[in-house]
Amino acid sequence: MKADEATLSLLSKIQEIVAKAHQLEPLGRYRINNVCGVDVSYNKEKAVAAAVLWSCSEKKVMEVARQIGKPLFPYVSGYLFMREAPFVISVVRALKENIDLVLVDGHGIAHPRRSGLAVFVGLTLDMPTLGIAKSLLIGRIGPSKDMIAPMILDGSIVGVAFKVKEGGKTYYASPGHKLTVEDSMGIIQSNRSDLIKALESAHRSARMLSPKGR
DNA sequence: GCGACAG
DNA sequence: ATCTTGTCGC
Repeated sequence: MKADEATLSLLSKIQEIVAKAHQLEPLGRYRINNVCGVDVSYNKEKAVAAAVLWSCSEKKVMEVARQIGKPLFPYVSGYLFMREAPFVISVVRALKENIDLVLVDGHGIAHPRRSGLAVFVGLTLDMPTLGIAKSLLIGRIGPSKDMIAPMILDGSIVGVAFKVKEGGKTYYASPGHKLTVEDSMGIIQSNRSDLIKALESAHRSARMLSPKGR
């Protein structure tokens, strides 16, 4: 499965439109409790999506939803949304509990056209979304303090690079929709471990249906 | 032209 | 993402 240049050119235009349509309005909420982590795993012919509702106050998984589907588009850097958005959007809608924030495995506005997977998902679901990736796609990292550093793109701060533990893995978070960079910063400062727990839980749930499992 | 390149 | 054992480093 491969994507031709004409298709990618069209998708780029869609992303440019999406980038102008999404809203990075303030979350307007000081405390978030129900965060939804979403992840997608793959094997030969199918994709397994999992959404986990994690309660920051109770420190535990409240609900899990899983769906299996067939990938209809290949992975192309910069166009991840075309491959995963359908699964992510569908599995989040399957949850019944109330969701304060959706955590997407990938970037938000820290993207070449400021239109990463989290932006597309947030706009479609009309819910606050924060993209959290495990590697940098574009931009640079500014000076860090307290395991938090600004992600800089074209001279402006588009997100936050952070670690949960000293010497641990670096995560890159950027807003997708209905949340500002400042909101992201605040949420990470107070709930970073919960965010990662929600995503790791979703990751494990998605892999549970893979051939090797876990 | 060369290197980079979310999952 | 996924295929995979031992191994380098803190």
